[in-house]
Amino acid sequence: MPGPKPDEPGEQELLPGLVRAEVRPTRTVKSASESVAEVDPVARVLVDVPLAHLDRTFDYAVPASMGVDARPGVRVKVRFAGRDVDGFVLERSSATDHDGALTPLRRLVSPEPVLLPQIAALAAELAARYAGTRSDVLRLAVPGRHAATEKKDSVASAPAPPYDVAAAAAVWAGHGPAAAFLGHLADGGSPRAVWSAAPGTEWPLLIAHAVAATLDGGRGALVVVPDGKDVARVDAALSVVLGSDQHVVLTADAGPARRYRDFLAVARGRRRVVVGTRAAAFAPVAGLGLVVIWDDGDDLHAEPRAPYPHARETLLLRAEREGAAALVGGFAMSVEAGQLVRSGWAHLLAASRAELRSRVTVSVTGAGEHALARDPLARAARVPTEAHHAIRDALASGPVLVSTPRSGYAAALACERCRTPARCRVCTGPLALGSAAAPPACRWCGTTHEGWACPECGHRGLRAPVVGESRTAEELGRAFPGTLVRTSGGDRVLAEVDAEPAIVVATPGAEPVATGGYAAVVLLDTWLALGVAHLRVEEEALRRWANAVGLVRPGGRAVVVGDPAHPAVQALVRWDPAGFADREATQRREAHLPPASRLATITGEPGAVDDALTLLVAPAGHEVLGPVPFGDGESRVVVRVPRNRGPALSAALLEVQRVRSARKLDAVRIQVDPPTL
DNA sequence: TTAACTGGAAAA
DNA sequence: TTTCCAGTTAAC
Repeated sequence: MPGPKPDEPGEQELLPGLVRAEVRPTRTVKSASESVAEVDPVARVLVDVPLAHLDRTFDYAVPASMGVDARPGVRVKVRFAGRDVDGFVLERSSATDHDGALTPLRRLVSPEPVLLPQIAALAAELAARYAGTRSDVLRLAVPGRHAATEKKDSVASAPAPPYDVAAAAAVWAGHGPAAAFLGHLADGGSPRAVWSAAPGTEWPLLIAHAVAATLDGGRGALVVVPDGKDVARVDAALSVVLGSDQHVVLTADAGPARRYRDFLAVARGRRRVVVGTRAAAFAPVAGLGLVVIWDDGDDLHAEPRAPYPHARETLLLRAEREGAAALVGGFAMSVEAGQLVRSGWAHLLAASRAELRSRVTVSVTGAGEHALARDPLARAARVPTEAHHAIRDALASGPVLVSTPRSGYAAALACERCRTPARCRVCTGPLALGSAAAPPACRWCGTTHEGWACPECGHRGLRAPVVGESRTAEELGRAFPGTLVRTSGGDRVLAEVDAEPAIVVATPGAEPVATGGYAAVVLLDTWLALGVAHLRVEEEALRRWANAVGLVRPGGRAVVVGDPAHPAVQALVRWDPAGFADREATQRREAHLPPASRLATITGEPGAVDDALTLLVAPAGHEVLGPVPFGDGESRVVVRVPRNRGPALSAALLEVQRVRSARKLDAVRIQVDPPTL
């Protein structure tokens, strides 16, 4: 029978302290009579329960055995209303406000302080903003514990490599006052910028250099991008600029062990640069000096779990709270980003007209919408002559990207003749048909519109835009025999293609990056993206087109098949994302839509939504739209207030949640600033 | 999950 | 009035 390994007892004798430290946290308090800690015997604990009225700290006695390790930020188990729940110690204190005996902490889950003070404060601010609870936010912010990973020693911190000012200036050349922005970063300052990237920009590299400048100023950086494909690109760029020992990658699909390992490397201050998807916005970077969000208009940045925070809001709040610089970049510009510039909160970093002209030539082809309506056959020519020629010419020197709309758009109604989206006269919501016989009704406020007439052209007919099945790849294969045609979209997404001539057909968001950029980019059927039932139809359409055109090589060309009169198409041709964001902002203001107004939805059982509305003491000047039936048997209302009443609306909604959870009423889902309606 | 509380009914 | 029990509530 084999005895114990020979070196085991020896190790215990050599490192008694280490072994004890690992055993201690798992000890459970057996009796309530165990003596309490001498210093600060009270722990303020935030319990992990989803009830709004319990979103406050509860005081527990700290047993003497946990006196040292039960520091702020550690996970604990506590007895709460008869059962063991998880919680975080937020504070230690010498006294309590609670009259009555304090229950002792039941167990120290781990002595690792995983909830850093700045993140606890951020969670409170986000919970208030989004009418949710801190524990909901913390569930998004702090990854689950992985004990085995915790015991392993994390990576050692490495000194930052020297900052190459000249290289940074070179890659950022052409983007307006970027040199000043970088200089300010390197000096430890906190400049804030909205960055309108010129087509053909290798943006991950530019971000990596901004991060390098921040590190040079002695601070850390946090980069949030929409998806794993973009994470990989930024990861590669950071490795090129900083080496591989400065940053970590935080993504949801990394698995619990790796995720916790990389999170710990950040929480322990061993790594000061983070790149990841939306949850990475909560990474506890030590001495945060810069937050970066790329393509903030992408709906992947909106968290789908309560309280539905948006990565842009999270990062901008952090920039203010932690005194960090902010960089909001993209080929397109969201209305919110435009507001940051307009309000003076951020500067604009953009290429000059001359620089843009040297980057790409965008042309529009295809008959206008009115001509198409007169001659439906014109639509059959999905690839008009000019686009065909552009593809042929570009194939001589490199790959060509052909972007085609995804099928399966939710159809909203539009004017049959001019295709202006049909909107509600009362609240400007989208119109939809409940049944073929009924008149169209507003999806937001439920108003029916008998005898609708188009405000643009006076036509009385409505149509649901039909999405044709995409056989683009086959069509192009026949049109260009002998040319390699590749596709990317749906669940078969190509990350990149090489510089060899090929036609790459992709749906929006699935466009592969081409080595050196595409010789040409062709956008087909752009009118389809404009008929969607969506609060941000035009903004979203332009964002997708700009992202496709952004992949062009410097000096390349782009061809847009669509209506040259459409404002979004014009903004693309002129490459004027800032102007378009401004125009959208004006329209939203006139229509009382976000971000000019603050808007919240309440969704749930019709009865529950009704009495949530009764409980709501909304600020002066609020409007209630609906309720309207929503999804399977549920109903939804939209509450709208002027922008400056936003905090009051959030507070009122939070009070509704507190009262409802305290009275054990059916839960309703409250979403502040939903990205879509 | 459970101790503490509530209110109603039975016992005195 | 007291006691007992079932159901409800708060939660350290």
